[in-house]
This record gives sequence, structure tokens and C-alpha cells, in this order.
Amino acid sequence: MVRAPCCDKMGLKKGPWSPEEDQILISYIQRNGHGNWRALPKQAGLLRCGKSCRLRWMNYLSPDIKRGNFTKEEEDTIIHLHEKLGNRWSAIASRLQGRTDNEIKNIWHTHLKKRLKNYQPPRNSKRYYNNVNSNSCTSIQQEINSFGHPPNSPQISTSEVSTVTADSSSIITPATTDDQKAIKLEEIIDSSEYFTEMHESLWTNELAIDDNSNFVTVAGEEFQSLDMFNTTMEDDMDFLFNFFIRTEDLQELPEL
DNA sequence: AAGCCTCACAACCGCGTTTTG
DNA sequence: CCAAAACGCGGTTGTGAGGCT
Repeated sequence: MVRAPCCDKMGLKKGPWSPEEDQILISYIQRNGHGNWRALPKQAGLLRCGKSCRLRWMNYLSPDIKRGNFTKEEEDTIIHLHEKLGNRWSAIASRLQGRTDNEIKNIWHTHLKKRLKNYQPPRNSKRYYNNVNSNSCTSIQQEINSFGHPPNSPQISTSEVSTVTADSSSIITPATTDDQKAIKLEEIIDSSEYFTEMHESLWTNELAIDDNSNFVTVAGEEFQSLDMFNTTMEDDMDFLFNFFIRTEDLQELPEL
């Protein structure tokens, strides 16, 4: 592959964008879209390379971008997804509405890495999930909505509350008992399609899925196996439970 | 007040992948 | 099918702002 000459070799401008340049780029894209980044700067009258224009638009000017500080919930999600996906910043960004890969990469290097630096997850961490705060509930719901969710199943709503039924759709219900907030995982995905077996057991104040004791979660006890899940769902369940564990762990992380 | 240091983040660079002719 | 062009990603750097001495 032949490398395109870099901007300075073509006499193009580099460095920070001026408000005037921003305005030209915004106006042009609003009028014409951005079908061809290579051709865009010339057509728009910008002395920038297409790559620079694309980056400026994608990372800063696009109206889809959410500005402002990351919430604790977003940070927790990033930490979890990084654990799951590694440095695949764009994949992480795709699961955080309005955040760019560059932004996530930056916040990882400047904030979150430090936050994790002195933290070692407990060995043999207990795979129970209890006493989770409501923000985490929301995070989990967002995660499940955006990850591994079967195409036809409904999205999870924070306000949804239900009881288990044989054909219930995926619902995670934040259940509050006194000061405790816990997750009651009632049924994640339609059992007939995504689970080889799904017992209709019901828990409150703990995350638990029962499969005739093959896979049991009780506060203080570890999960035992994922054998109950069929292969199409296994990765997603692995993700889900890792997330529960991580979220639990994260509650012990020091604040910045 | 000045100089130095640290931090945050926008932007660049190089390379792999995908698209196009 | 192939080469060139374009795109997109992740690592890295440059720079301005703010804090500290």
C-alpha cells in the first residue's frame, strides 16, 4: 500500500483548529455531508488534509458528541469494557452513547488507569452480587442493552419491574431492601431460545440463576459453572457475570 | 512574579483494513 | 484479481492551563 503524503509535505496546515476553520467544516458538512474526506478540504476551502478534517469532525464537531465530564457510571462501564475488550477503544466507544474513542482513550490514560493502579481484585473473588448501588444497575442495563442482546428481545428499562414468568423477556430489576440495593436477575433472555435450561427460581437481594444447583449464586458463595448455557449465549453470559463481579469490585475502588 | 512541573486532551502519525476502479 | 486510494484505529506527542515552590 502506498502511503499518502503527510500534511506538511503538501503545504497543509497542522495543529489546533481555529474557530473559523471549525465553522467552515461544520457548514460544509451540514450542506454536503462527508462522503469523501480526501476531497472534502479542497471542496470546503480548508487548508487541511482529509484525515485532519475527519478527526476534527468525529472527535469534536459532530453534533452526536456528548460534551462534559464522564459520569461515574460511564467510567465504571469503560473499566469493565476495557477488561473485556482490551484497548479496542472504538469498540468501547460504540457502547457509550456520544463518546468518542479518542475521548475514552484519553480518560483511560489520565484517570481510570490511576484509579485501578493500586487496586488488586481479591483472589477468588466471591461471585455473588449484592448491595449494588442503583447507578450500577443502570450501567448493567445499558450494557445488556448494547451487548449480546438478542435482536428481537426488548430493551431493558430502569423502571421495569416484573415477576418471573415462563416466557418473560429480559428484565433486570433493581430491588431495594432498606439501604441495600440489589439486583434481582429474573430472567435475562427468552429461555426457549437462548438457554438450554432456565429454572424459574427467583431471588431478591442477590444475583442468582439456578439450574438445579448447577449454577447457584448466594451471597458469599461462588458461581459454579456456565454449563447450563448453550454456546450461543455463553460468551454473553460470561460477559454479564464478569461485569457483575467487576462492578462489585469497583465499589471498593478509591475515589480520585 | 517567575519558573517549573503536572495534567488533560486535542491532534498527529503510522499502519492495517476496506473500498474502489 | 490487483493496485491504489481512502478510511479507521490505536499509540503517541504537543501544548495550554493550572498548581506549586
